[in-house]
Formats: sequence, C-alpha cells, structure tokens
Amino acid sequence: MAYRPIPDSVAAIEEDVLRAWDEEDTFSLSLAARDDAEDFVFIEGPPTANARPGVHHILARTIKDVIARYRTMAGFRVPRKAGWDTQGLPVELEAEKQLGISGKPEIERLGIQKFNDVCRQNVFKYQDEWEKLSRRIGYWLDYDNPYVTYAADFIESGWWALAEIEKKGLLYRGYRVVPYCPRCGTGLSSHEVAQGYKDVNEPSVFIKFHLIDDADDARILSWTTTPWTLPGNLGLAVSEDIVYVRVRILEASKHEKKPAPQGPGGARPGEVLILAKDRVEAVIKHSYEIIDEMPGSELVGRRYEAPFPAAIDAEGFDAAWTVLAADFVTAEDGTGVVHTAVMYGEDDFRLGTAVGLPMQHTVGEDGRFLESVPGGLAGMHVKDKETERAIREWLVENDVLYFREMYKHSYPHCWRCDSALLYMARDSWYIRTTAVKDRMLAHNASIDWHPPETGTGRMGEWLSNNVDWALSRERYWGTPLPIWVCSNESEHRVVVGSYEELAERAGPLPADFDPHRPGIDALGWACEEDGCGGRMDRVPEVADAWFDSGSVPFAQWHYPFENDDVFERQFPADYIAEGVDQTRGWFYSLLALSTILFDKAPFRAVVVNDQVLDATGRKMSKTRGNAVDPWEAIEAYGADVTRFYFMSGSNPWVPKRWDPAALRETDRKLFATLRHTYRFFALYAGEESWSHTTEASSVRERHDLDRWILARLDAVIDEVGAAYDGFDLTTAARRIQEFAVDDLSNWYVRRSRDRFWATRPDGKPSETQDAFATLHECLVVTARLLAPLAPFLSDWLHRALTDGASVHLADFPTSTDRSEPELVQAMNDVRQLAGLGRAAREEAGVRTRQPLAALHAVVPEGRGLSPRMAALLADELNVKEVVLLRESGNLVGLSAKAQFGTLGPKHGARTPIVAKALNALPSKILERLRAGETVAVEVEGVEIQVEPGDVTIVEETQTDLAMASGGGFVAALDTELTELLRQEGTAREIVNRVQRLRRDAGLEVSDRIRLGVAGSKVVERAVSEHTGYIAGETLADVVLVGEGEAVGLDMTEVEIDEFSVTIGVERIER
RNA sequence: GGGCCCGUAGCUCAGCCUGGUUAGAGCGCCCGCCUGAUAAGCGGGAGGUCGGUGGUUCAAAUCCACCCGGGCCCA
Repeated sequence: MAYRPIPDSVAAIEEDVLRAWDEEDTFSLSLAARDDAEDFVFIEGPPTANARPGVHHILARTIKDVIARYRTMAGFRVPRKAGWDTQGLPVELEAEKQLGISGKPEIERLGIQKFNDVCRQNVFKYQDEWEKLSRRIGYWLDYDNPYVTYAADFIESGWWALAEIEKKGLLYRGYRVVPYCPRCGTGLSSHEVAQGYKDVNEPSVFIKFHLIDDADDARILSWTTTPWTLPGNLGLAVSEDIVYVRVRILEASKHEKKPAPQGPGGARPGEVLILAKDRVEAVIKHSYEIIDEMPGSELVGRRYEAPFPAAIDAEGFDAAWTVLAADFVTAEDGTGVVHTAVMYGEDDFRLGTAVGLPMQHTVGEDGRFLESVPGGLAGMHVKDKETERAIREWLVENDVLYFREMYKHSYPHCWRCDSALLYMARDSWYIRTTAVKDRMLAHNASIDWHPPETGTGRMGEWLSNNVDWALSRERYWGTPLPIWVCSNESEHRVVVGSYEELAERAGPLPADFDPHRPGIDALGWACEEDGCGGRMDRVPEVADAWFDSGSVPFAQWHYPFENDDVFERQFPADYIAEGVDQTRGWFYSLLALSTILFDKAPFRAVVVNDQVLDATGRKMSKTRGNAVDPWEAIEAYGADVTRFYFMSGSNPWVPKRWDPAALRETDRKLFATLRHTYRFFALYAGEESWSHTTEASSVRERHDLDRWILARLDAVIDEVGAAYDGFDLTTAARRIQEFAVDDLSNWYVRRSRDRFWATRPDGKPSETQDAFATLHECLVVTARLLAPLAPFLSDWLHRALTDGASVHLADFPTSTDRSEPELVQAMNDVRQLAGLGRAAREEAGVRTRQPLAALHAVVPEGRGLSPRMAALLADELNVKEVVLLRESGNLVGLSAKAQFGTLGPKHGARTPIVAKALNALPSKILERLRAGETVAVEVEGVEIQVEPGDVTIVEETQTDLAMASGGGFVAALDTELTELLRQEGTAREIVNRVQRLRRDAGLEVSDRIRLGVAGSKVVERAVSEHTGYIAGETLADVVLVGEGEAVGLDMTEVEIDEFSVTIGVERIER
C-alpha cells in the first residue's frame, strides 16, 4: 500500500485533523468507546465569557486537555462538560460600559430589568471566540451541553446549598467591616480582595490630638495612612504595656541638614507631645527633651478634642474621644497610638463594639463624605486628591497636623474596576466557614497538589487564617439570595431551598421561571410566625459569583433535583487544573462548599499553573500592550507546537516567558523530526511495497537495531505512562521528545537507512520487512504516547499509519517484555564511542567519508563490544575494524579514580589525602584491585586497606593515534592512509557527488542511471576498482569510466580534493 | 510585616528532596562533518565565583541560618 504523503505545512496537517474530528465526531466516539469504563472526573473551571482568551489560556487549557486525553486512552471515561461563569461583577461592569453608565444610582435609574437584560445578552459576547480558540487548540469539551451559572437550574442548586447551610446554622447576617468598592457599591469577599493588592504611594499623616484638662496642655500623637477616616475618629488606642513618653519640643530642629517639619503643620517650641518611647527617634522631627515616662495604662480614659467635632453625634457615649486600651497596638510603626474610626477598620470596629462607641458613618455608600462632616468635605469623594488637600487644610487650620509624608505600602483595589477599596462596616450575609476550618484543612491535606507546596503553603496558610465568607453582594446580576426576612422581626427568616418551596409560599411560578432580579424581589408572603403579621420580603442582595463557581460540582447536574446518579458518580472530581490565582478563588470556594455540604474534598488532584510572562519576563497586560494574541501564536507555530512548548519547557507551576525562539525550536526539533521520519518511512515503504499487513519476523529474531529500539520503546512507554499518571506532563513530554529525536531518528533510522531498501549495494539480502515493521511500530506507538500532548500531528500520523484510525480512539500503549538491558547498555557504549570517534576524526582532520584502517577502543571495565556491535560502530565511523585495546593487549595502562562516596565514611578528614594517594597508584596494584583483591597501601606513614570499591579503574592508552576519551571510554583512530584506503575514499567522494547530481536532476530515489566519470588517472583508477560499490550506491546500471567512454553524457565538473572530475548522470527510462 | 516560589552558561531550563571527584542539556555563537529523510541532521569548541555571606561536614549547586534580588499571594 502507499502511505499518504505528509503535507509540508503544519497548518495543513492540523486542518486535516480538525476536519476529520468534525466529520467523525471523534470526541463523542472517544467517550462512547469508554461507555462501560470507570469514570475519571474532570471539572472545567468556568471561564468568564466576557473577555477574550489570552495566550495563557492555551497553557491552562492544554493541561486540562492533556490529562483528559491521556486518561481516556488509559481506559477511563472522561466526560468533559464545558461551563461558563456568567454572573457577577465582571459581567455587570461590561454591561455598564456598554450602556454608558456607571455606578449603582445610574443602574437603578435605568431599571434593574433593563440592566440585567443587557447582562444576559452580553454573557456570550465572547463565547464564540472562546469556543473557536478551544477547538483550534484541540481542547476537547462538550460545548453542546455546557453548564451555565445563570441558568435557573444552576441557581436552584445554589439555593439548595444555601438552605442546607442555613440548616447547619452556618448562615448569618453580620455588621462587619468589609473591603468595600465605592464604585461598584458592594463589599468584596476576602478571596476577591486577594486579587487586587497594589503598591501605592500615599500620604500618611501624624496627628496631634489635644488632651482636655492636661497640665502640659499635651497632644497625643497618632498616625494614619487613611486620612479620610479622621472625621470618623472616636478614640485613640494605646497598649497598656507599652511605655509612652511626654516630649517637649525645643527650638531648634534636630536634623540640621533637613530642617523638619516638612510641609505644613508642625509643632511650636514648648509644645508637649505624647507617643510611644520606642517611636520618638523615628517620628519626632524637632529637637526635643523627654519630660516624663509612663505606661499606656496611665493614659487610658483621658479625653481629647475631636478633630472633626460635628462629624459624629456622640451624645450619650462616654467612651467617645477618649484614650482606649487595646491589645492590637504595637510600637513597631506609627506612634504606638492607633487612631480609631469605628466604622472603617476591623480592629476599630471590634474595639468600638467592646467599649460602646457610636456606630455612625461619616462616609456614604458612594464613597463620599456625608453632610455632617465639616470643613467643606461633605460630598467629596474620600480618595480624591482634592479631598486629601482639603483634609490637610482643615488639619492645619485646626493645628492638629504634626507631619505629613508619603508612605509606600500595598493597598487593596477592586479586582475588576481598580478603585481603591475602603474598609467600611457593612451589613452583610456570611457563611461561617470558620466553623469548618479544621475540616477544610484536613481535606486540603488529602488533595494531591501539583506542586505540593501550593497546597501546604499557599492554600494551607490561607486556610489556617480563614475568616467567614462574606457571601452577599449589593448588586443586580447574580444568584439572588433565597433569604426572605420578616418586616416586623428580622429573626423571622426563611431560606428557600427550591422553586417548589418558593411556589408553596409565594404562589405559582411561571413555567419558564427566571429567578433573577428584579422579578424575584416582588415575591413575598405573610410571615408564618404565630401572630406576627409581618410580611416576608427577599433581602436585596445577590450571591458572590464565587459561590456559583464553588457550586459547580453539584449545580452543573442540577443536583439534588435530578441526576443524583450522575452526581454520585462524578463527585468528588479526580482532578482539576487552573491558575495559581485560583488558590483563593475557585479552589477555595469549591473546598468551602464541598466541606460544608458533603464533608469531602471536592477534587483529588489539582495541577496549578503559573502565569505566562512576555519575552522580557513582565506580566502580560492589555494596558501595557505586551499581551500575545493566541491566534498569532497558533498561526505562526501551530497548536501542537504551542501546546508542547508549554508542557515541555518547564513545569506548569513555574512562570513562563513567552519565547518565540523556543517555539520555533520545538517545531524544528520534535515535530519536524517526526514529520521527516514519517516521510522517510512512507517513501521507502512505497518503494518497497511494504505495508503493515506484511508479516515480520518475531522480535527476537530481528536485527540488533530493531531489538534495541523496541527495548527502548518499551522503557519509554513505561516512563511516559508513569509520568502522565503522576500528572507530570513535563517529564512525559521530555521523554517522548528524547526518544523520537535522539533514539529513533538520530540513531535508529540513521544507522538503519540501507536496511530499508531491499536491493542493498553489497548485494546481501536485507531484513527490510523487519526494519519496516519496527519503524512502523515505533511511529505508531510514538503517536500514541504523544497524542495527549500534541493531538494533531499524532492523529495525522496515526491515521496515515493505521488505515485511518484516530489515535484518540486508541489505547495508551503498554510495554511488552522486550527489555534487553545488555543490548541497551552496549548500544549506549557504541554511541559513546561513536561520539568520541567523530571527535578523534575532527582532531585528526580526516573527514568521515575517508575510510580508515582501525579504531582502537577502550570501554569501561567489565564491558565488552560484541562483533556485531563493533561492526555497527565501524560502519558509523567508516573504519575497517574496531579493536578493543584490552583485547589487542596494546597500549593499555590503568589509572584509578578515587570513589569519595566509599572513602569518605572510612577515612573522614584524611579522605582527600587518601584519594590523592589512590589516584597515583601504579598499574600493578590496580591490576590486583581489579582482580577483586583488597590491597594494603601506605598513605603518609599509615597503612590503609584499599578495597576494590574504593576506586574506579579506567584503562588508559598512550598513543600517537588521534584519540578522544571520556567517561571510561577511549577512541583512538589509526589515521595512516594506504593507497587502498585512499582509493576507497575517492570512490565514496564520487558516490557523494553523484548523489548530489541525482538530486539536482530531480531523480526519484529508485531511478536507475547511466553514470560516466572522467578525470585524473588516480580518480579513474579508484572508480574502476570500486565500480560495483559505486554502481550499487548510486543505482547505476552502467558505469562508464574515462573521457572516451562517457560520450553522449552531459558531464558536470566537480572538485574532489585537489582533483577536478567530470561526472555525467542520465536517467534510464524503463 | 507574613506565606509560597524563583535566582545555575548570553538566553531557556535540568540537577537540589536522598551531599561525593572535572555542574549538565537545548538555543545562540565559532569550527568541522554528514546526507538514498534535506529550506533538515550530526559532532566539536568557547562560555558558569551554581545570587551573596556565614555555618554543618572529610566533602555543599545540593543541608542549615542570615542577607540581597525577582515574582506571586496575603496583612
């Protein structure tokens, strides 16, 4: 049969394969083929379909795909449901942008219904693009039946989960300080905050709080990096254990070169300031004297003047504007006195609750100061530059600013809209994840993390500092919280766990019920508590979108309302794979919900990938304009190459630089080699009319090269299988590449070339069938090994080699018992010697085409070189014979290399001296050691027993032959040229020139020719002596030597060394 | 301030867990070779204080401590 010619272009190959997949629906077939098999469960982490996929998504999706394809081939059924994350802030932001509005008031003015309609339409704005890219890179997923987080079924499962959480008493409403985005108008969960830390340089201020009724008229000095919280100040926290001092400002500045204070504010000579003793040096900019020292406890209870007196009505709160004791205060930064704004800090809020401070806001939901705030600040946005200036002016006017300086720190920003977050006390719904912290830690420890340190470190550390999950979002497009609360008594509440339950209470629902706002907001009923008479209304919030993604394991099946059996089978998942940024994102939300609802780890294994950086190692970002378009990459290099590059370059969890040079290299190295190897195979299988239905001899009877490459193949099958099993895709990729390039192409095919044509020049019968059968098997198996990583070329090759069967429907190869350790070792030795022999040739300046008489070789002790191996080596190096120096008895001396591993424990500090002595041992003693004797040797006056294992003995040679050595091997070439050798060399040169002429003339490899050669006597004699050889190599039926003979041939002049030769090649028509 | 990762040749990375003699690949560069796969392939060479300092040890890229630089994540 004829094997298909392989297209030159990668794109053509990949398009061929894509077409085949579409036509036969290979993905479905691959699932159907495993219908009765055990499930290997994968969950697709849902991408948000409201942004274009980037090149890093190829990395993440490749990992997912490789493992799924491998497990399928290994005998599992691996269903892969696509999924889309469709709710939450990102979608709302996109809608706002499209509608040209911004912020909650404008949304409500427009109407929630209209707004949510736009959200819904926008969700799949980029879905096509995601699907297109995913298909093109060969990421197999069931895109026809995806789970969609906004679907009513999906949301109902979420409701069920929340009702369960309520039943367990883990759902509560709390007034807590949360990171709040004033632009989005919602609090963020801790794992969202985790996404948005940025380094900022902001003003921090040292404030003088004027004590009331103080003998020195002293001011307590406090420090804050958030001046906007000062109007909300209600207390000053000190530590009872820290020592505080009163310092009096003297006239001169302490820092002569840099007179302080900088900027406005400052302190007048004679003014008395109070702060922690340890902070004086760092904080006080003037020269000063310490006039008193006291523990913080002495300050507690003192009253001071409010910096913004009217901002808060503290009538009836005795603790307001007093010094308070708190255990969170340290003297490590600031002044050892912490300004406390009850509503704007977690510690502050806790302290305020404890001592009874008023809970009043000075900042509104929109991030602007309320009317009560003096100084013209009302209505100003707290984070604006002008606001900062206005606050500063107020502080200066009221003589409370001591010092202002820029302070660099990292501060959380909204991960979507980039606004600086404000810590604000908000009413919010929580899941009490802290109640299951230990269980989460235990489950996390059971997960097979790749790499492990992400599990133990990043995730583990995070979990041990777990805080309750702030679940609610005061937004519009999301899973509505199914919580109905009584208008009379907030303790009367119902968490609705299904639409059926809702219908029972609120009346029948339409068939196509949509649970989204605002429709759901209108549903209510009379409070069911006896005699209450209140009305049950839904709380206005929606759920954090992470709640949706965390619900995927059950909600994708609409569990528990249907598909119980599927869910049971598919939970927990066997593996997931996402970016490291999901540690506190999806990985966490999965773990939290799974622990609360099922007390199980939601996935058994996870492969974490890091980012893809640009070529210079910087993060890719749209704003920087250094993001690589995934389509460009695929057009330039193909999907296989891109996938393989990501997998083979380094482990997925190492940050990667996008390296076009490495991509090209990947193509040239592995993929081009495979294409060439196939082309070679197909060409000669065609010439020799071989097909894989041809009977070959049993492996035992085959040539050394065949048995060797098959032994290697088996070893590689085991290594690659084990690597895939262990999620070690990088090792799998590298092992395959080494085999395909180094072993198969660069040695097996290279050494076997002439075994692929039946008419061998030497006239001996060849084992062509065996060679074809062996190469065919190697190619088929390599395709299968490679299939998960490079699904395109592997499938193309597999189909071409096996009558059209897709590689993705094949089983993963298993090794058979064909290992031949001695043969593999011997072949390694030969390859070592071949390398050294080439080096020796280069040393001697003798080209390989010139035959030489002999190679004198040394192999490491205990190893030999069979005649067949020697012949192989002789052929490779173009020498007449290979002589083992040991056997020829020539030129061999011995030298020793001390083995530190065994010597060290025996000789301790004397090891280096002993080693030196042993390395100098004479051959006579080494002979005895080699024979297995233990020998007594004197080292610096001390006799030691040297055992055979203490040294490695290497054979050495003293020779004037061209030689190279290394690793216990020596290759020495006899470079003396006899007349015969010269002639033969010339004959080979002629062959080489003729082959070039054949190719230049566009001849087929099997075309027969008439050959004419003319030149000097030396050349003509060489040709005459080797006519048979030349004819055989060049497929010349007729060889005409000499000017007079080669008449009628079109002669070309070529150079061979110093001779000029004319050669004529003419195809013989048959 | 804390957690995790990384720092080895001009570049991209192995090796480190389990210490052992002259630290390996690939790319790039220089030189050479081969070619019945050929806009390929092979070999050789130059190139490294293994981020720094200290420690443990007969012996440290490897183990420990501290520091420096980079990244990610948090406070």
